[in-house]
Amino acid sequence: MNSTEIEEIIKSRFPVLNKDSVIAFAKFSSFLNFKKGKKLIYEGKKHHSFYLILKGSAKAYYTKETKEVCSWFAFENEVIATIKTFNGLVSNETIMLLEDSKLIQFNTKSIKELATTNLDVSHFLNDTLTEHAVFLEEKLYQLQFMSSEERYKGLVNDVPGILQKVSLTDLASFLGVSRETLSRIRGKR
Amino acid sequence: MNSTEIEEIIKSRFPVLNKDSVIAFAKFSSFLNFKKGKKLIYEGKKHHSFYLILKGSAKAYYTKETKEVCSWFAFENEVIATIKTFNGLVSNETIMLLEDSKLIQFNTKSIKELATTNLDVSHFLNDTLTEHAVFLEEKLYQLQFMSSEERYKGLVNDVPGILQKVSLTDLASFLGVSRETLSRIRGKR
DNA sequence: AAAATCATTTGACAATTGTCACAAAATCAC
DNA sequence: GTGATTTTGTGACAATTGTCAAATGATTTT
Repeated sequence: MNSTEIEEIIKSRFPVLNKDSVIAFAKFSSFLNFKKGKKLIYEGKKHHSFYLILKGSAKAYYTKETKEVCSWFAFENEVIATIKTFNGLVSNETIMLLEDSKLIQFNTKSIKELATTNLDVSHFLNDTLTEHAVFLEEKLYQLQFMSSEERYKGLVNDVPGILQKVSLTDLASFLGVSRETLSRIRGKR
Repeated sequence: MNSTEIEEIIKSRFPVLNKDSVIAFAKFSSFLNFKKGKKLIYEGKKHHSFYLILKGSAKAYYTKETKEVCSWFAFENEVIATIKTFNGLVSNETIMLLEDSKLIQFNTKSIKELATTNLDVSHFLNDTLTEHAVFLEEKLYQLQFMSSEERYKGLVNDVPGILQKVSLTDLASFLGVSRETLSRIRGKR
């Protein structure tokens, strides 16, 4: 994939960026092809990249002792990043590909530097952060007000195909219930 | 309070803003004094302001049927806003003052317009959004990994004085447990 | 294809928490 | 201060969910 193609993708996915910003953005980007199971970000480490999924999917999870809890999933056309690593801090989650995937990798530091002088890029960060905050608020709302059964049904409805890509174990932890409880929710119909 | 004083407060609270931005910012700001119980933002309505608390405190809550769940509390020197109203949408939470408070009110639309041309202001929004996202992620993490007792103790430790300002009913819903369960957690010592 | 590994389901039981009803304590209004 | 209202605490019980163990089903490896 050459840099013109990357520019095209950036342009269509991030319409807030104007022509010059797209070109600047693309300078710090590269195309990557990874196998299922590849970890893009490790809990406990600092990282200098974020990603856009062109094809494939990923999960983010926290661990505590032996317990593993998924915090989100990402699919085609979605941005993969963590707030912590984006701000130069140690990540508290791991990000792993759920299948062989094609990605565009961006250099965090360079894009952030770009944002200090480039309004478009700063607006891009704003939009992305807003999206993320809305996602988190919605998730909290659902945890407070919806039963685990409603959350399950809502998710399957909102993200068609999720059952094909994500294991029920991961799905259960994402929904905030044990594997067994999810199994029982699915059982009654 | 005159506009120079407001400028001083904005300058010290939002160091990311340079001198000119502070002055521009202050143009869309005003000082307010409200009584306890005043609602700054109503669930189901659009609003055109966000606030900085100079003195006092506030809570944000969702309602569903008769159930009321606090999503956050804000104290001195903190910003009060909701993502939804900030983006011109109907709010899904209500914000109410917990005591007589002194606030600075900002006009959302004007500040957003300022951000389209002013890099500093755009960075200010970035910082504020990042802070908010970190807060939400931390809250989700605690809900997944910590017992309600640990969450209670952690909160009391992190926010000294919260027990004096917030009712136990609100605190319980914020922690994600029933009033009675919180009462029992507090009981055992 | 058999063996091995991994994911999911199911059962039995325990632990946690919610709900309802009411009592006690604190706060507010007059 | 007194009564009324609101907030908090407690008990009894039910409902939900987690945990552990084992069985079944699916997938991968050899």
